[in-house]
Amino acid sequence: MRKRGYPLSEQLMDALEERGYRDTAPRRTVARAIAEKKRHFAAEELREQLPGIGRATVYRSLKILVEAGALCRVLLEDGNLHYQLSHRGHHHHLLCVECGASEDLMGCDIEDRLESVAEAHHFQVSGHWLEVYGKCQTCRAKLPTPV
Amino acid sequence: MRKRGYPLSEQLMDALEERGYRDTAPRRTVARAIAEKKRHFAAEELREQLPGIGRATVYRSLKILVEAGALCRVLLEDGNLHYQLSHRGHHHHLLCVECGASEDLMGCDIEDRLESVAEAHHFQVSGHWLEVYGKCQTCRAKLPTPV
DNA sequence: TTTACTCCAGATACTAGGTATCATTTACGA
DNA sequence: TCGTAAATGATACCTAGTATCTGGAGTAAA
Repeated sequence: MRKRGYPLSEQLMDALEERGYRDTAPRRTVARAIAEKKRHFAAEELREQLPGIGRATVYRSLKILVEAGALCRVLLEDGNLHYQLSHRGHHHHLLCVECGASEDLMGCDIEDRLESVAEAHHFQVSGHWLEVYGKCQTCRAKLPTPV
Repeated sequence: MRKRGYPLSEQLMDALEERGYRDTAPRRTVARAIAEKKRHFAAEELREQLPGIGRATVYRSLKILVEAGALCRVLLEDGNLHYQLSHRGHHHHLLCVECGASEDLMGCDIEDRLESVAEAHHFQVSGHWLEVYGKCQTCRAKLPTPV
């Protein structure tokens, strides 16, 4: 969980150090850039922002941050994969197709429903991927649905 | 819906013609190759199988077949995107992580649950993406879960 | 504090999955 | 059968990675 009054980029570095990764200057730079992101972003977008950092390093950092649970991957409606700061643990996203905002969907009970539906197919569920697309409260107000 | 006793590749071509696409030799070749697929496949896999067809044509054909609803895209657990013959209409997949088999999950009531969960977040749902991973009946029998 | 070792960085090349452009060819309706 | 719009294949380019390698930096032990 994120702590207040403690730089987000430091928390990202902590997550890496917990997993035995070293504290290096390029990783701090990447962590700082990610910490400033207000919403999900593409890998290439991040890389363009950090011309001083090697391409491989940016991608490697993204990968280990995802593994450490500090970032999560988000599948956009158009099939593109983005990254986003993550709460630890399993969750899903509500993605606004208008403004790109995303909300986390924690502790939903979709899992239980999946289990029972899958069981009817004699399937033993081990995981799932769910993204939900729609309009957030703000965009609903701004762009009323046409009749 | 697929018809019995009528070549699957013809049904793919029909789906395209319904949408105003022309009946061309390269498309028939692609359709025939797809029709023979027993399960989901990668784009590049299909292309390798069709050395006589231009790369762009293969990808273009995949794209319009997805748009026509004759193919659907499947997100594997490792993040790779595959293609698979599709029933028309909205559905999800149960993907076996052992053997790669997939079953369609039609008419599930996940939608309703999503609606209500999203409504609690003042979110208006317009779509979603769901893939379920696990073990199919056959693989459960072959590889009993270790204690 | 020097050494040794391992991890990490950046460069580069390669793979996968696409899209954009464009000249040429083909399908098909009038 | 002819004109046109659409499709093709070649090519170049883009995004998103991964693999490999050399040199450099972090770290722990001597």
